[in-house]
Amino acid sequence: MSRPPTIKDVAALSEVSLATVTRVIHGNGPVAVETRRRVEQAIRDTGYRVNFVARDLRLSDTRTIGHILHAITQNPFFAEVALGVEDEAHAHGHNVFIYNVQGRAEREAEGVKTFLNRRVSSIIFTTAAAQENVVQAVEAGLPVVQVERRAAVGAHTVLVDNYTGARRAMQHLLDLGHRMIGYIGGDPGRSDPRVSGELTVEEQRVAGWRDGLRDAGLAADADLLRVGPYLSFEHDAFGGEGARAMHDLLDGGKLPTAVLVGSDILAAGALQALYARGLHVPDDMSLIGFDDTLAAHLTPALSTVALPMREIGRAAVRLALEPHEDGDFKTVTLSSDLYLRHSTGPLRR
Amino acid sequence: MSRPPTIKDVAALSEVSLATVTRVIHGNGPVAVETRRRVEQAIRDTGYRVNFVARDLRLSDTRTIGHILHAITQNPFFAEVALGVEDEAHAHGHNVFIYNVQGRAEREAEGVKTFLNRRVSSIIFTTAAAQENVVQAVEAGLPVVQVERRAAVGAHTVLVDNYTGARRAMQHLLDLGHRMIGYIGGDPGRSDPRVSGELTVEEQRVAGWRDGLRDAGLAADADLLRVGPYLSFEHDAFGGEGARAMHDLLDGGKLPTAVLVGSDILAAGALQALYARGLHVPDDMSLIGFDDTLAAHLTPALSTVALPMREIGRAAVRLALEPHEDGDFKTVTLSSDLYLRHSTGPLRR
DNA sequence: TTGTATGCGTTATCAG
DNA sequence: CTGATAACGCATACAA
Repeated sequence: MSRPPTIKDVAALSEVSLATVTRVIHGNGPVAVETRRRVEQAIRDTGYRVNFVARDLRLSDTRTIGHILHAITQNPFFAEVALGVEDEAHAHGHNVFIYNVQGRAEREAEGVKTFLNRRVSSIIFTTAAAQENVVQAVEAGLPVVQVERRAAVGAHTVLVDNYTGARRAMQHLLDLGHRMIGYIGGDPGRSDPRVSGELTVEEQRVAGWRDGLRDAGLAADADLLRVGPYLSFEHDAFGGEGARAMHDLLDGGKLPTAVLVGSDILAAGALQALYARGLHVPDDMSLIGFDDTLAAHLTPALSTVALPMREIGRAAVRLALEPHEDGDFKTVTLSSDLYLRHSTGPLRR
Repeated sequence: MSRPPTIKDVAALSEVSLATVTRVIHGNGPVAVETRRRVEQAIRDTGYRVNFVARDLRLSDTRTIGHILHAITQNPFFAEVALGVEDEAHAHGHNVFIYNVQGRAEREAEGVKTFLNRRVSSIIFTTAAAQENVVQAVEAGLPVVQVERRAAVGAHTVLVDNYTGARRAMQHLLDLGHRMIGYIGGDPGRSDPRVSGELTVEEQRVAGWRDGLRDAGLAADADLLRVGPYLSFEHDAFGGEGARAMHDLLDGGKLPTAVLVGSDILAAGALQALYARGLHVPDDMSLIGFDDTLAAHLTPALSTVALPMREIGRAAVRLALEPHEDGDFKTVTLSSDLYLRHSTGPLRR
């Protein structure tokens, strides 16, 4: 309970000056072997531990990363990215503060503010909720990394190529003989915080579906498409939404034999709808998800377009820590991967 | 970028002393209304932001919580608890450092060390990996909270009453007419870091199964039980383990009509095994899981004994922050809840 | 009502 | 090889 020992206590016990103590702690300056021994002994005896608060102040460097998470709870995606961030951060001797905003821009603003007050070395937004918060961070002059959405200039960006993944998934379905392929997912039309003309995650996924169909000479019929703002992983997209969309699709004008679903969470709901109707996957319907969060746990195990979640986090940290010229902002684009499991099968006639 | 402005810059710009500036910042001491206006203007003009590193040093209080997580990624349980911790922490003006140990005791030890160096105000172990690490933290003299396992004395503890939840689940199954009820789950026999005679999470769950059966005059037959170290949520308990256990159970001497499964993750695997065999849930087999992590997403939606995950995190923070006498360590025990969904049904004859 | 001085625990610079 | 000493940015006790 009493205050932790300081360098001063160590100095007193080993009868040397403060300067000498820090010399042995950092192993830099020259110290007589006998003196070093005495000091090391004193460090052990006192149970001394460097006070990072003092050190950080002195060095004006906290070796700390502030990680803003959109919603760690709704979608395992965030937890995985957070893990990657942490892992890479620790490898570089940094610690990470986490700030969960649950999709709310005001909380995100608070997070940025306290991170700035805490003098974190850099800030990572794993999917920024509001553009102005990223700008706020950028203006503070520290390295900022934005994941999955380029919300502001003046920051590094980690992107994932969802389009190619979607195309691969479509090709797989087409190869299996499917011609009526539906799509369920987030609304690509809603306004996202973005600064460039790049496609959002949702847009890329739908585009992959559409182009896959068109290149095969098939019509990307609106009857096969079910998108909506509440089908996005950022909202409370519980399975319920996916189930609803699947029911709607099955009751629609064109009956698909396969469906590409914009997230594993929605696919989970879709699977429930199918089960409730007594439809078998993949015999009666093939399904491919996105993300690879829940996929392996679902019944049947879901084929999905996997995102390199850990690597996203790692890349973000590398960008944050990497020395770079002023005004030299990088974009890292990682690829997605089609994982085949048990939810797809050949078209039955 | 240039260094952030300090209190000194504000003082210079508004032509007052440092003391006056802090007075308006803290709104405590007496300040002339006109002076206050000038200082506030200067704060805005400079974009001044309190430097928490300096403040923390001065006050020797970081208002920071170190949260050690067993494995945030394997089981959504940890992410949910982390969310509760964060939420409550922010409500009390604290920020939280996260340290993920992925089940490894050495990493946990590192985490404790760096938290101590960073002078966190308190440490929370959401399921400690090794007893000595908790002891280490306790000896540093700061408030320590351990979740789900009492690994050491001298620390607060947040427990969940899994036993009653398991009993309730059993009662539900019995009420539906089931008599042959199996159990799949983590090994209650392995040595956990614990200091008291309390039952571990796994022990409570199995005990609930056993006692439920016995009180109904039924035999808790070993043929109906499948437990093993790799069936615990702490290991890489992928669905595969749950599937294996279910297959094994179905191929065993006694065929259950219902199974209580020690975690949603294992239940997910069990569901896959059933599906693969063409068995319908709940018509051919009733299933109840534990945790309420994946449950709502599974097919069919899984009935489960839900843990109050967020509340666990909140309670942990409250214990950590609550002023308490020296040597006065509290234990908060939260209850679990049976959530009924679509995986249980009446016994078919 | 305002200003000055001191210390929180380190690290780094400069002498000795 | 070792020891004073200043400074990091802030908060506070004490003066004015």
